[in-house]
Amino acid sequence: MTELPKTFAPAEIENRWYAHWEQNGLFRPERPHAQPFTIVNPPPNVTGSLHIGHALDNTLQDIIVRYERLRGKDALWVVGTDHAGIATQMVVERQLNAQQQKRTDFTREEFIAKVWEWKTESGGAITRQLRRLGCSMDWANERFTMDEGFSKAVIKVFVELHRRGLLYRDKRLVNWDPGLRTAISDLEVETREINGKFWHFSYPLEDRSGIISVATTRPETMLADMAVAVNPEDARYTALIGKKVRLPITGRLIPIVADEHADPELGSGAVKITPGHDFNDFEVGKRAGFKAADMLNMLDADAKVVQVADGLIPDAYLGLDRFDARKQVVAAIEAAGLLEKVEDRVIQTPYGDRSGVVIEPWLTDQWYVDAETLAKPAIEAVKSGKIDVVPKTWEKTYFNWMENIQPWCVSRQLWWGHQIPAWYDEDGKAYVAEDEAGAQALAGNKPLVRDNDVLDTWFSSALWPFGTLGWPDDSPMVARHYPNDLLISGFDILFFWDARMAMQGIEFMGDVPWRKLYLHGLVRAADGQKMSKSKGNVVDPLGLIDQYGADALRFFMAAMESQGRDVKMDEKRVEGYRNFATKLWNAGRFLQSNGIGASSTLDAPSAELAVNRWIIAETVATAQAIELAFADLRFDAAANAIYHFVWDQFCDWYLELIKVQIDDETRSVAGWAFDQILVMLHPFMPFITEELWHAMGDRQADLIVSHWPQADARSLDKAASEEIEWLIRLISAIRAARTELNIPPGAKMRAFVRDASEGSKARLGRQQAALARLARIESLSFEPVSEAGAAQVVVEEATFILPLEGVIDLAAEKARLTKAKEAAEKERDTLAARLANASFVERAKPEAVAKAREDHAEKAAEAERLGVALARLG
RNA sequence: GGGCGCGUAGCUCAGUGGUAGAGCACACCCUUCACACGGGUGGGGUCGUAGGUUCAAUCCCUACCGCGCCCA
Repeated sequence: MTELPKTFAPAEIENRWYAHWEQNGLFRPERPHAQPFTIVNPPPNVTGSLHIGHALDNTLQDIIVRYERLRGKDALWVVGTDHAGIATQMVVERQLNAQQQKRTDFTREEFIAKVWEWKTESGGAITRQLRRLGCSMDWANERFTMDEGFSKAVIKVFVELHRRGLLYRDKRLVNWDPGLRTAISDLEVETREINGKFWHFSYPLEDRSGIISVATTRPETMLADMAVAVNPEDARYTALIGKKVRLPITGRLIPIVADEHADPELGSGAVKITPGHDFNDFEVGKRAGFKAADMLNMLDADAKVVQVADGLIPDAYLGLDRFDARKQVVAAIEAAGLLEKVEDRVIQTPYGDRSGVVIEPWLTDQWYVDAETLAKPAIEAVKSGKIDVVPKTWEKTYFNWMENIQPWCVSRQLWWGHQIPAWYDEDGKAYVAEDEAGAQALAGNKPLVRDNDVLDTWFSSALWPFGTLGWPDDSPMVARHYPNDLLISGFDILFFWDARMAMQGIEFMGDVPWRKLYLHGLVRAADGQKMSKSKGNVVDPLGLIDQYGADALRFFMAAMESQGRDVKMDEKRVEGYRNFATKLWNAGRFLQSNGIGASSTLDAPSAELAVNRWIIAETVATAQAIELAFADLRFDAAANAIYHFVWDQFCDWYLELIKVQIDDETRSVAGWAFDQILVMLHPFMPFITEELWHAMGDRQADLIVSHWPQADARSLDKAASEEIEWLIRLISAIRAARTELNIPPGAKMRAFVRDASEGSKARLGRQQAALARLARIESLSFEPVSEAGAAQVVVEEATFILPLEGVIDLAAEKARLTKAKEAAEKERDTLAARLANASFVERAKPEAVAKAREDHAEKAAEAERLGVALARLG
């Protein structure tokens, strides 16, 4: 045993134990014959640093992994980082900018070399931070989505999907981010409501017979208008269908077409159609007979105006930014007397979630994944229960998204990422193969050029549950650890990541990626707001670790995690769990100072004393409560079970009760119970428990790889438990009476017991010392004594008379007894009323009726005894 | 417009078809030989509102009010 300092100081032991575990391979001990348990970590962005959301997500995973490891499983927690295409490229570009350089000053190869250099030097700060949290990941097999092996999986999946017809090249509108100059997926677009305008223009008819009125929120796009649509049911316009409009500014002649998309209720009922720059208009345009290739495109990659195919945009507009072009167009229309009115309007506007700029629907050639086909079995997997979604409420959201899924644009116009394995000949025909030689073989001797684009980062992270295990190579890891047992992720990446893993996993592995999917909420600021840098309300988990210790932060996360609800940050509560750690620490010190140390047995020692039999039973009950909670992924219930056992049972009662008699039996039981506490608490608070584990004695193994308590029903002893529970009630009742009567805490008192049963007398005989110490009862007697001027404590059948030699405040004692009597009477009467109700007795469950009768008798007797005590007081 | 969640003690949150719990905060007492990051005792809630089902509703159903999120 090593002597412990008085206050628990987390910082030093955290570093020491983490290094010890990692260096000794204890995160992944060799257990070839054990049942595997596998969980993969959502790979954090390699440019990222640990935020409070990571702290929650990884704490929950670590709790489960440590629990399963303690239960003897071959627990594997796969860890790695994500190359985060855009984010990483931006970091390196910013560095170049600082040196007055830019990406395009270099060749692609040179630039990528610089990114790798950055990654080696500064990437993955988060992996060090995860260690500070205590995460027991398999660092020996850390992965990175751009590593050779993983990249091989990515390329293979691309080629295979293409071969299976599930991935294709298409010219259609994409969400173009002009800030980042790349396409992004639907999910990366955030719709915001902004205050905009609704401009009403008059478009002159070609035959000069009049005008048709159209309204738009994006007037600049009129430079690429290709039609005006009216609803076929709209009688106002029937005669105009088929006529032509002469567009202002460009003078383009465009048809008036009938299309359901035109809403007669909106504006004039006629709507301008710009197929190259609006998703709805694209569909209308196709129905009107325009081919995608013929649709006019008036913007470049920076969203500046460029000349369209028919060359009709006046030179003055070319090169203008889209918002400047808007002003110019409106001014020109107004000058021409064609501006009817301008209304204020709230407009749903798409923004890039990363760049924050307005997204431009843009007509380009991109690679798309046929998500609809891949989604079908992924939907079925949840419906059939092959994937168990916890909490269940998320299933509906999952189905709703998966059933309405759109083709997934996976091309990104970046340099950093998995370059698309497609090569083009001079005619633009694509050849998809795993390498250039393969493509060349397909193309014959035509000269080929590789696609410049890279794949969406989520395309690769979707392969995480098997790509990390060595797939596509024939790896024993894949067979052993796929499907994973569990995935824990925030609900915010349900579509981005979880759903795509489900799709790719089923497509390529023929089975679901994980049997269970647990979705947790967000960590919010104390005021309930979302944390964000701009609001300045971000709480740094590392700061909390510095202040309270990783164990306290982890326990907070677990205790607050109740099936997917958001966690509101409450620093006082973190502090409370730091206090809990100190409480445990001091319990350890107490045991040490009484010669109590590490248990020599896994099973509970044999014991005669009721207090020892009781704590053994309570220990077993706690282990069972935690197991049940974990089976349902109720982190809060598990955390609370161990918290209350340690503080309320073990420290407040057991340690106090044994102080009267620390014999060999008690030493061995106390040492055993404390060991079980350390094991059960270890998943939540790994550092302090490991430290105490070793401080309590020499161990054959570290706590991290020790054994979860065996719940042994033979340990349960009803009589012993009832005796201690009765003793606790008795001591509490005497203490309450003493406080209410203002008896000095230190004052010792005699007690005379009236009406005690033989059982109670026997218990009192055994527990006299405890009573003396915890209730300050210096002597017990069963002789009659006058109740006048005495306090009376009624516990079940017995009344404890505490003579006060005239110092008693009679009025206070009367008030105290009256209050207790009235409380008992109130309950008695409520129960009597219920029992008097014939329909209750007839229709309620027999157990409920029996319980009511029992409680009624008990309350009636209690009220009776209190009444008698009150009368005796005089 | 569609979907989901939430509204329980001053605050943050559990919970159950049979008259409500925790942590913190609060009040009073205690320098008791593990711990003041502690110990003891106590006050505090018509469980959002209105109906309904039931012998019995905080819990189930309906509507409404308020708050939040997601999708269109």
